[in-house]
Amino acid sequence: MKLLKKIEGDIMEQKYFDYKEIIAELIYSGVECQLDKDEIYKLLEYPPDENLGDLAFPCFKLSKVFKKAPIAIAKDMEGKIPSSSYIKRVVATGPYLNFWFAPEQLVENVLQQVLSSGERFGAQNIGDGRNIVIDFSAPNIAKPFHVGHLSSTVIGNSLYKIFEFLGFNCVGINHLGDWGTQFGKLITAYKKWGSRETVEKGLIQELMRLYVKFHEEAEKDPGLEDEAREWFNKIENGNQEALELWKWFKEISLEEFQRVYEVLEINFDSLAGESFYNDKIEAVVQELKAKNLLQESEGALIVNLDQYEMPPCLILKKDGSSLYATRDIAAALYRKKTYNFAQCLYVTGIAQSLHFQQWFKVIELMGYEWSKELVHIPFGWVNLEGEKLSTRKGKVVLLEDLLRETVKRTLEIIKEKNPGLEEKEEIAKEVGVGAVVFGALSVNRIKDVTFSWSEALNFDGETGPYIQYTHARACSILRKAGFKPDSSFDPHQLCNKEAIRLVKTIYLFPEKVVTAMKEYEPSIISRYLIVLAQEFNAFYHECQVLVNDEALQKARLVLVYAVKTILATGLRLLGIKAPERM
RNA sequence: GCGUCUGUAGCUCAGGGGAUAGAGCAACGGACUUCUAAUCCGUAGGUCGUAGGUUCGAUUCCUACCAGACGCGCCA
Repeated sequence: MKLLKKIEGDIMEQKYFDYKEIIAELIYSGVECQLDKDEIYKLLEYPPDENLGDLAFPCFKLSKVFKKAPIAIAKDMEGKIPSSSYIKRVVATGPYLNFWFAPEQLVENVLQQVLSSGERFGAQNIGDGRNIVIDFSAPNIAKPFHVGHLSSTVIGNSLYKIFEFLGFNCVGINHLGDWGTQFGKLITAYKKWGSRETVEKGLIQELMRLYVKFHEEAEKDPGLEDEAREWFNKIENGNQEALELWKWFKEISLEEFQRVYEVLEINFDSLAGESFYNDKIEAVVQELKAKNLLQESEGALIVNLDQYEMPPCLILKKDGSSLYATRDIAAALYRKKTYNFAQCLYVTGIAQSLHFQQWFKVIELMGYEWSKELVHIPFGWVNLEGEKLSTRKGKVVLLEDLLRETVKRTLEIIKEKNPGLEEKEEIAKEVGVGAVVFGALSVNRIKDVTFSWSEALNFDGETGPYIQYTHARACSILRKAGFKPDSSFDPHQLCNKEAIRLVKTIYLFPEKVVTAMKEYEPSIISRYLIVLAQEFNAFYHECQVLVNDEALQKARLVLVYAVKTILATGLRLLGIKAPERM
């Protein structure tokens, strides 16, 4: 919470041109209303209809102060607002006091800022170099990388870029699921139904086959589960055969994951997975013991959380081996020590909410104030057209297959629509992959999604390719005009409806980036980009940019440049490429 | 049983105490000799799950209920 307060404070000092700030000042200085500037600032809202004005001050709250009807108050205030070069007019409409921005000022200020900041437009130093650890992706070794892993991977990657853009120093950690009973299961299955040759040949597909086979057989013979636990126990105790198999399976998986990360162009600062904390478990158990937090229960060691209305947090199984909460606690202690994070984010499925609540509480009970800096960033489930994904049953869509299909489809479209395009394969990759990533980031994290091939391969409407296409069109205009960013242009040339609307939307970008950070919600940016692209396309159809009128063309080019720049920045924050042609 | 999340147009989703609830897809009708038609314009489509409550005002907040998804000791 400390961090959030700090962030709030910084936002008030943002360097971006801020109409709310200006209007709050005008109201504050013109009307004696017992509200301070900050309170006025927070009441200001964007009207639902552009014909009503650009910013509105609702007067309901003042009716208690003045003991008058809000409509009368608005009317009263109308004449008391000092004039300003930024504001064209102030009109009371019902209980609202509506403000119109002076268009030339707006255009001039906003576009000059984009011209001078370029792709840094929207960037701020809110973080002041503080560290943010982001734990994301974290696929399980020996299981295929499927569409269910997409959310964590792309949400985490986008948050990384958003926080970085706002001045934080990010540490991306791929907390690989490279430890735990599933390795016992895999070794059991390997010993019974696999061989060195079949694994060498089939790689992850073979590991997956063995994993599925294990669960089929375990249905009939529950004794297999015990065998699997035994093997995992051997791994934890350093049995050589078990460790070698573990290492081998891990290498096979990592190679597979790396291929996907390369396609997505995602990098991590650390690959310290669960196994990395193996030698740090004992110290955690000792510390919990020393702090009197451990209890024995049914042979296992737990932290009782009854008084917090939560089930107990399991620390050690009755056979003495660790559980994922144990490893998460060890990892958090290590990360605090190593990175001294301002926040540590965990991007995982909503199903794990209770788990995080539990061990966050354990950290708090250990006396660490920074438990407040641990944040679970949950997201909803991915279903498979009516069915649930299940690695155990082999019911999955591999991410690699999905990406290959969308790239293939993109290439077909390019060949059909733009046969002369150079480097078709490279661009098809950027667009096809972008479609998948945008699809995953365009709705609220928390929603469950149903994966559907027809939707994944549809590139019309609110999609990644739509944004990229809009960007490519803007680039095309700038290229044809030989445009170079240059701050001399006449804002009066941009006073038509489509242009003004675009400038207002551009003006909102820095605010949207901050909201996306505060809510840990990349979809704020994807939704914004859709609106920006829609408005640009309307402008594109309505207003010819390359015209004989030099002043008009120059001004419109600046606007096109600004849109193009923000589309590119926004896509970058989502982890999506912005090709200049497609 | 207890708990969490979700419920808005046929479908997928925005919005989130305040002015007439918005997009996209699908459907239908238009716009390519013109800066890339992966585009644009138009038509149609809604008791914001139900019932109460708080409020000057609720689709938004609270409570209960209904529906779906998920979670609740040795998996992660």
